[in-house]
Amino acid sequence: MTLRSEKPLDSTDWKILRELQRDARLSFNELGRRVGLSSPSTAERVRRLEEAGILTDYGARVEPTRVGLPVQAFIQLRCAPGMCLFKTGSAEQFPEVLEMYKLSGNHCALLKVAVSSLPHLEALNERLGRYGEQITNIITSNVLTHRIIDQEQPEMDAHPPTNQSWNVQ
Amino acid sequence: MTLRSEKPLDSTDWKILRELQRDARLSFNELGRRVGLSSPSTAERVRRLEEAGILTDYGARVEPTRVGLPVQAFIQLRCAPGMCLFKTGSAEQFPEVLEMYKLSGNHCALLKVAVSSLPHLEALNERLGRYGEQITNIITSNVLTHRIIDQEQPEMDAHPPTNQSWNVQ
DNA sequence: CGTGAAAATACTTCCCT
DNA sequence: AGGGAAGTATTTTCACG
Repeated sequence: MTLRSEKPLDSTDWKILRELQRDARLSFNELGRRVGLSSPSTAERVRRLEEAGILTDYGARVEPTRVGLPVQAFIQLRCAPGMCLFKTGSAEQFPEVLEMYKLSGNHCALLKVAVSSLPHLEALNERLGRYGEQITNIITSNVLTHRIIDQEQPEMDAHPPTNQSWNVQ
Repeated sequence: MTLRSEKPLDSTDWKILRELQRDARLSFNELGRRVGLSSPSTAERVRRLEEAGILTDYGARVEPTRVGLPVQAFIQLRCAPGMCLFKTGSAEQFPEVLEMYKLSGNHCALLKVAVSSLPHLEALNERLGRYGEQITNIITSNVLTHRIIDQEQPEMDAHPPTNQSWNVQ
């Protein structure tokens, strides 16, 4: 949170991030073995990554389908004037909403939701109706969820200086 | 994966799921203390939840902004005929893609991506261009990410049974 | 920053209820 | 299914390079 040294991550840090993204419950012992460090050093690295706000949290993932929420969908919301979901009702009133983003463009919000049935989805749509127009798309398959963030960026180098500030790499 | 007993979860199971979704690195000792169970019993419960496919994995979360990926966006893809991203190039060729879903409706895919800059996003758009038309929306704020799945469903009652076969459980 | 060693915790297995 | 106790492993602290 505070201003930090912002040291660039070395390859050991990246190994740690990789392993912990794949299995957050690894012991420091085992993690240290995998990255080539003793367990105290490993614990210290992890502590610093947390303090730097790079490792933000550790979460077990629950399969919605197995707990009675077999239908997942994205709902795009274009908020009605003066009734934006961000300002009026907070999304916490809707337990079906797992994620909520504010987006550029025509729609002010994108919601990811999990519900027990299509009727339940329809009911949710109706409850959301007062916040504005919606476009709902059901997820028909999760091709890729939670890809690991791995290594620093694909070359941001190669920026031939141009006079267009938005000009790409 | 196999056919299961499918016992409904009791309130202790839900407490465990809640705590582990919030902190996947909790020790069985501490977890047991929080849910009112000894550590062997707790470990056994967790093992069963994993075996039932309810707890699918444990992942550390990395803040993209802190590792040089300050721009996140959703890209809707309408695949060109015969060039669907699911069939031809697998999404793994694009390290920027963190999540990928197949959706009902006009667009065949929704991608969540993280990139180093707007030029980088533009470059990605161009590389994806051959797979079909795109609509890109930048995430301007993460209002809610990874809401915890908590308790069985919000009342699925109030659904008068109908004779429509698509009416889900 | 890293390590090794010792003390404090935590985990696992086994048996009993 | 859950609890207790014993043996093993892991975490944490600390002195030192």
